[in-house]
Amino acid sequence: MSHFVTIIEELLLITKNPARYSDFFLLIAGKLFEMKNQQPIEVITHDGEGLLPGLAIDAVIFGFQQNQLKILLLEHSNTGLFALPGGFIRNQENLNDAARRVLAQRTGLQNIYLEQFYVFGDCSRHNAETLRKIMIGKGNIPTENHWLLRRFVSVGYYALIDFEKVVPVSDFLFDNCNWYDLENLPDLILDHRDMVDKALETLRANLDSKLIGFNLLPETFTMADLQSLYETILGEKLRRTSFQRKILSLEILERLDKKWTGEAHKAPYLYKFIKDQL
Amino acid sequence: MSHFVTIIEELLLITKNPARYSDFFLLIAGKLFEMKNQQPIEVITHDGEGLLPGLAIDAVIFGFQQNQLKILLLEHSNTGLFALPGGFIRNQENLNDAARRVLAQRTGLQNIYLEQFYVFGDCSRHNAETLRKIMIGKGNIPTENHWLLRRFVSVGYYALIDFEKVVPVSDFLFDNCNWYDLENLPDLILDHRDMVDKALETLRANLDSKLIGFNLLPETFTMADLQSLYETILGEKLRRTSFQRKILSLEILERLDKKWTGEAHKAPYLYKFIKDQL
DNA sequence: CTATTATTGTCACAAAATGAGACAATAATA
DNA sequence: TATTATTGTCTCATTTTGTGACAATAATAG
Repeated sequence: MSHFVTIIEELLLITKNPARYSDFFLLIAGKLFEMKNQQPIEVITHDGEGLLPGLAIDAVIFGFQQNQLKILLLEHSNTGLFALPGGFIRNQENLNDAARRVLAQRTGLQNIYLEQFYVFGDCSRHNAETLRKIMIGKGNIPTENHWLLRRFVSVGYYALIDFEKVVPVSDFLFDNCNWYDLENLPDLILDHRDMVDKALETLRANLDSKLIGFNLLPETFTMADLQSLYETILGEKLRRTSFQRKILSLEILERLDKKWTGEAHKAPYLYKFIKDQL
Repeated sequence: MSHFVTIIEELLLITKNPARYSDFFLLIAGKLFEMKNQQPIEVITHDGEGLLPGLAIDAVIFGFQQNQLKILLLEHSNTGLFALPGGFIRNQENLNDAARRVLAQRTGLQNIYLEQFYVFGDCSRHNAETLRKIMIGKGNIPTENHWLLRRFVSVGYYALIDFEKVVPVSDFLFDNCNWYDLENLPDLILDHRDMVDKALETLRANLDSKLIGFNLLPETFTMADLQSLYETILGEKLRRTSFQRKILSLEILERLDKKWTGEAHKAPYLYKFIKDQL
């Protein structure tokens, strides 16, 4: 029901302001998409109304599969341009909540490990032409002075996610959202490549002190899985026995049953992260 | 000369817009203050023109003296309200440059260790009443919808400074800028106390990994000075011999002549930080 | 059923880092 | 010259980490 109430409210507004016709169209399409997918989406209106001006959020969302770090990228429709998933902050919304909302929109997940890592605020990151291409790709011809073409300061967040649980959510304007190998990323718009690099740097620096690696693994995992994850993030080989001894000495893992893989060797124990111990 | 050019430009603008009379007065007063103190100051005009909207910078500026950490606080005139020194970002200015500018305005120093530590973006930090008091204290009666009374997201920076070199700069509206013991801070406005706590937490976490402590000491210092600094920041006693061995093994200090204090004991060596080694 | 293969859990010892104290070497003062 | 406080360095014990060895599997091949 609430969908229709919003639409009717919007309709009343539009009768007073013909410039918002295209917004209305987007709104209808978006609501239909929501109803079909039971997934809230965000419609960006032509004037940025209801959002904090000049401030954005970009998220580096890490996943781990087959000994490779991956991140979620958005391919903007009809442009071939790749970008980090991002969004804007609502007038009455906490900054960190906005980041969680963006994350939930793309991954469908909540209660995810998410942290600020840097604010990107150089003038040089401003590039109206790129934004114009993206908007045109979605069927909008932006006005000369459109709010999306102006300078933005962007707060960078990184998230750590269990790859298995995520089905990347593409949105109703047919932007594609998918995993890409960190080692083999396409060119990214603006300064998004710097964002990825800085996020990885922060992840590395925090890996030991904050014990956050577990967020990238499934509920249960073997010691070899965990070591492989650490090696991939840190970019160096670790010694098996030292690693095992160090991790176990932290007393943050609960040992479960053995894992029977069917392979021709001793079966490893499965472990589970004990959150209470933090 | 350029002062007068700016004033004349301003005068021309004002003839078209009487609402800016008070700005003009501020501008004149500010320019006179600048000429007297040879210190650039920032005049905040009534409409926030030329600044990024909704975004601010706040700086936790650390100093160290007599085995105490101190920070610079601003006492807003005629209010008794204490706040972190802060400022806004100009339309054509990099975020980090704006932070350096704020720092230079308060300390007169450049090339200072300065780093982002967190973005404060909760709605709850918005408190129009506090800002109104501050503005009234400066002789401005803000309009209901004044830009300074709206919600701000603030980027927190912390700076490490050689206490000896700083003469805090109070500004021409008679805000007082002074050092305060971290252990004995007055109540701060908004969420500025959270900012201080988070800055200290970040400083502690980065102390060993980034070797930044030296920025709080004079050019030359004894090993006891350095140990005392570390103990104060970390809030715990360290062992003299272990500390000395650890620091020297980093090979980032150059040993100079001894320091003759006139006290009745062996004179300690002076050391100097070798920046190249980083 | 036994030998083989790959991997795991654990132990043992070496090497390095750190904790803790001892002690001689000052630089003033009494 | 003896005394006092502090410093630079050394030694030894303790803890942590590096390194390899080895028995214990869990399949597979014969």
